[in-house]
Amino acid sequence: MNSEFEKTYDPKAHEDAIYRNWEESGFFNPDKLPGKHKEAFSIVLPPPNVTGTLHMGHAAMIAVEDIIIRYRRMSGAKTLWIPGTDHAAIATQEKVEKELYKKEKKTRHDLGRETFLKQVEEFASASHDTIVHQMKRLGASLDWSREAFTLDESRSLAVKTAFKEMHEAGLIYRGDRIVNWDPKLQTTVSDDEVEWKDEKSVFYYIQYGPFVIGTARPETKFGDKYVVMHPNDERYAKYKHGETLEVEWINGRITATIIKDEAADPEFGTGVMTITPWHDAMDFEIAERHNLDKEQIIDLKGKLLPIAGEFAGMHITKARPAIVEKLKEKKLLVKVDEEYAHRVTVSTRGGGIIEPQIMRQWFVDVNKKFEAKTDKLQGIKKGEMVTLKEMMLQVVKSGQIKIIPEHFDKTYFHWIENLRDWCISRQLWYGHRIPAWYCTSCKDEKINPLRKGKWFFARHGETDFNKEGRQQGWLDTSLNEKGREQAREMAHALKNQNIDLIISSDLKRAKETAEIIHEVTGAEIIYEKGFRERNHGGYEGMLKEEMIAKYQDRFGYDINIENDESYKQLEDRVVEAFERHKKKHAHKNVVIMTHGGTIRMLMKRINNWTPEQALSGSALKNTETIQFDILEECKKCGNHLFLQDSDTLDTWFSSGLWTLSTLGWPEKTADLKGFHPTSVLETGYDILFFWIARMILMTGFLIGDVPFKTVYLHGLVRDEKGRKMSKSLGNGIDPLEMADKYGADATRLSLIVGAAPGNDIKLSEDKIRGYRNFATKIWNIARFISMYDDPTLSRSVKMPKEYQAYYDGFNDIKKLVTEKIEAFELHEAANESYHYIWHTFADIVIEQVKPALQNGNSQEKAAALAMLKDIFLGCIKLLHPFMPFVTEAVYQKLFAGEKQKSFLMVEAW
RNA sequence: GCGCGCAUAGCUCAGCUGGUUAGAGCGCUACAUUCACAUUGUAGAGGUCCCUGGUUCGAAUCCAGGUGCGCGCACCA
Repeated sequence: MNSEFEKTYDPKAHEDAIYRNWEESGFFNPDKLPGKHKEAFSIVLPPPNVTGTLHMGHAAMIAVEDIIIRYRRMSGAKTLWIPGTDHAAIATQEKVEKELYKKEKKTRHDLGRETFLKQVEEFASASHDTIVHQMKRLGASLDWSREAFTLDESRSLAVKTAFKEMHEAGLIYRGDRIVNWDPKLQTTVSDDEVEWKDEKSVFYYIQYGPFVIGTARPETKFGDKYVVMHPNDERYAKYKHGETLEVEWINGRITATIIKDEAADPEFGTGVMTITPWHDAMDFEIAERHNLDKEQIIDLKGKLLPIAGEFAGMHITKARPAIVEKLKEKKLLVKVDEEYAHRVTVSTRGGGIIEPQIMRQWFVDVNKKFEAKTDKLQGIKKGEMVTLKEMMLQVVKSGQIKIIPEHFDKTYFHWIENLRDWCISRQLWYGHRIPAWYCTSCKDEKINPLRKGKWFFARHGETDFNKEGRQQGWLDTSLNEKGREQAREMAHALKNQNIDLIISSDLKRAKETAEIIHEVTGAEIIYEKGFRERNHGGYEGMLKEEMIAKYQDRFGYDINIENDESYKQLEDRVVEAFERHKKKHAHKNVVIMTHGGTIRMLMKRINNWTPEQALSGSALKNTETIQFDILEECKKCGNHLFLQDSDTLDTWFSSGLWTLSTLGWPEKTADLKGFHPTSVLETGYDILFFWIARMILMTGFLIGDVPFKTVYLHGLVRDEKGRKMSKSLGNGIDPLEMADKYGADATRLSLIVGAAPGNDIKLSEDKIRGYRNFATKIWNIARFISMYDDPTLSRSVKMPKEYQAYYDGFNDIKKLVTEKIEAFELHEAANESYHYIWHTFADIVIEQVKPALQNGNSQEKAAALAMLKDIFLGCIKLLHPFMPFVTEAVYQKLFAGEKQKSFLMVEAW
């Protein structure tokens, strides 16, 4: 007996070493894959978010893709599977923000952009390492040499290029549109990131001139000056479209205009409504249709604006009862329905209640025609004008992209048909900055221009001075410990920005800060006396005496003004110094280091900041910098100083480029030529719209091709009761824990068997345990064969006739399994292999030849052994894509000895 | 409201384009076990294939209607 075979298979003892050997072989990389290849086969891994760890859904995804990849590799294709991770802008940022708040009770604004981003990046990097380890642990045969990240340099280039090309074609535009504003996260969220929650609320019927209108939100109604009814509503036939009338309203009389529009449902309430276009999507559409005025009522923090009169400044939640009270007093409140079934829109990200707002955002226009770049899209000719919507429908309708399971194409069509312009800007910090720059003087816009230098405006950190000392110390106090810490933090955030030069004021604390930045970045420092000022916003145009008086008034002690300048002169001198350096150092990356007030003043002068922005202390944190770019000169006004759009792109914008960007686009790489379009895109059906549709959109426009030929959708992994696995329910099963306990093979198989495409998978630990037993069974078959394996026996023997039936039986199964894999019916393929091996090969074939092995003559022994080894090798090949580790382990012990350095992984199917 | 899916053994599901007695895993029952494997083997119980009607020589499978679940999208002033 071969003593190498332990009695049972211990996955832990083998899996890591096997993976390492595979990796070292280089065969995951198609460029190093030996042999001639008749075709290329490629899959790009849907990049997991760097928000923590992988869950069972990821494990299912990896299992399915690895099976397909390993099958193709064994079948002789030049096979590529590209790994990567997704920065997942909003999800990752939110996670770090939550942690930050929990631990330090701080918000991202407390830290400032650079410092906060550094924390996010640290978190993302740690998640990345965990995720990579997990993927390897599950046996994923990914080509790590091509690993990508949605936010790395080459993906950034893809994003910028795509943005520019789409902008030039007019497919990306900037516009004032109604967006879902999350007042809690202080960002817009996409339509796909909001959900409706049922809620019981109060519904108010209010007298509006001769009409009664209904509303659940009286606090939005101040500016309602249009009253809308259905054109065919007989009750209101006497009112004509465009007719005006005076009505008594919340804060006095108002001129109302009659609007006839089919959006008003005669069945609902009184059939009459007033509209609030700034804060309601449907009202906005009505207003657009009839070209009506729109007025903002609620600010971005949820407070009422001056239009609300006496209620201005109140938060909407507090304002509502007060307004209702006033309506009552004015006898305008007709009726109240306390049991109104209402729905509120909440953000799925942070749970804040969405307040629709009209905001200037970037959009992708899905209804604008563009010129098709190639003939590669079936049914669309090169040069033909199509819209993104038409193109997206066409490639699936024509069958050029096949969706499995098929019925999802109906869902896809339905979604596309209802598609609206895609808002791609987000008020987040983590993500791809929008590659649009605005001229600081005339506000003209440049997309993805040539950049000369990056200029950062930074202020020094905190110092110690009390009231008494302040007057004295104002000029030359040192940084305190906290100030030094702030400086270090800022310096660190600037570390990767290739700073060439620090232009510092010669104030002591600015000097100290500059020196700290110098230590970290190595940049040269020059001192500029012109920046040596302490300026506070709100002193505009004042003379020296006035400033002193105002200062005394504000702070209760005298300001120490060292020379005899007015504020205006001070400003001019600072701006002059700035302009002088700008001219001289335009090509350098520069940090301007001075007093916070000076920076605010500069912002006002060179960047048109409003006095409010300039005055606000939150305009610039001690650890934060404001970045400007020196660009080729502005066509309109000749200025060189530009400010980049502070928003970032929706994470799906970069994800939508994934198949292209991982293969090297926009460069013309060999990978792009050899592996695009990718063969299969495999992912969960839950991101059909988020992701798949967007890849089709981007690729169709940018290179006039499809991103992939087949879309395979797997189901979601649920617990044994069919519930979604989640942390809050505590019903999650950790893939890594299962792999440790039962082996990666068993974990993988449990996610495949019984999981038809597109169907949810109900998973229990029992199921995984069941497949662990199967791995043991395979091991023991090998162990059994090895017991009778005898190198002295002749290899060329005549097989008894009855053995032919065994070969035939195996070949039938092999054919069946091959067909099933080709048809993406992996669950069937796995099931068939499983049953054949266990209940035919082990239970029947082995049992029947046992006597020959044990008691036969050498001829009979040799024949039986040869037959068993033949078929068993076939079996582990069939099974390898599904259970790569145990099959490879067995292969190495039983078969590899005959060849040099070979792997089952690359044996011929 | 618009659209999609599911209903088969106690549980979780498979059953492709209609073709003898409807399958698997887990669970259950009984027996076996010095045997490569107790992480095993053998045998067994267990099903009006949700309901009604239709097409057909023949329906779990195709069609229509109904019932009950699940999901996606839109949206209520």
